[in-house]
Amino acid sequence: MSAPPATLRRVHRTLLDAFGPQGWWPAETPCEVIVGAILTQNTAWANVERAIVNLKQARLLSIAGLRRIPRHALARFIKPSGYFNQKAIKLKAFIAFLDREYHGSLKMMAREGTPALRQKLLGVHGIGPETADSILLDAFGRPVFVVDAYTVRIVTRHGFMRGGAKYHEVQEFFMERLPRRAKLYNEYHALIVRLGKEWCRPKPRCGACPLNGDILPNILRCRQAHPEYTVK
DNA sequence: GACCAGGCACATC
DNA sequence: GATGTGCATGGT
Repeated sequence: MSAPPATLRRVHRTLLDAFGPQGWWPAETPCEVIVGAILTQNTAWANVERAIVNLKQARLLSIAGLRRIPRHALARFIKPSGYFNQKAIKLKAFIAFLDREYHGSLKMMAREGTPALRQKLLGVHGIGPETADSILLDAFGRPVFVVDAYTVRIVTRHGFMRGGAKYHEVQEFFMERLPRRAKLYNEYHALIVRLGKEWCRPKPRCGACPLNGDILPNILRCRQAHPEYTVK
């Protein structure tokens, strides 16, 4: 694979200069991170926020709250985040897992080693690689690089990796070239998502689209060409 | 009205 | 192992 470590550091620096620190994960507790990670699957974050607000107002945004609320009722509260029936099942599956493996305690879960915890999370219905890694990184501070659809687009469209690269290959690509620091991985992933949100949306995309061609000069050129796409 | 969004499980070949 | 499909709301 092309792209030496310095290139990935340069991309990070450019994104940080362009967008500033992103302050992820937008949550107050590990429980809220986990709920958000499940609710945001293939869903715009703005819709997830509505669902989170609903849960908070009903005092359900806690392990105990999610445990006591029946699944059908839970689905109603998270409706704005889409796929609400599926996601209600997923949240319940996580609680059942937590109860089964860690006596319902996130603190006990936090004592588990990263590789073992990752394997266990992947065994939970509704938790795939990205959700598991988001939980590891953002709820438990583990140095695990989170890969999402934007990340794959960036590394393949810039020729860092071949098309069709798998999740773990993209993850290794970053982790082998960057220091194993949770803070860095957190900021890097958030910046990639920010870039994705702010990328030229109409198709065909213009040549300055920062997900096409060379990311570094194109970020600023795209913002100049399309100020209307700047995300608040 | 079409397309997209911070995926995942499941069926089928 | 690769590919296709269902899941569902809300913004553009």
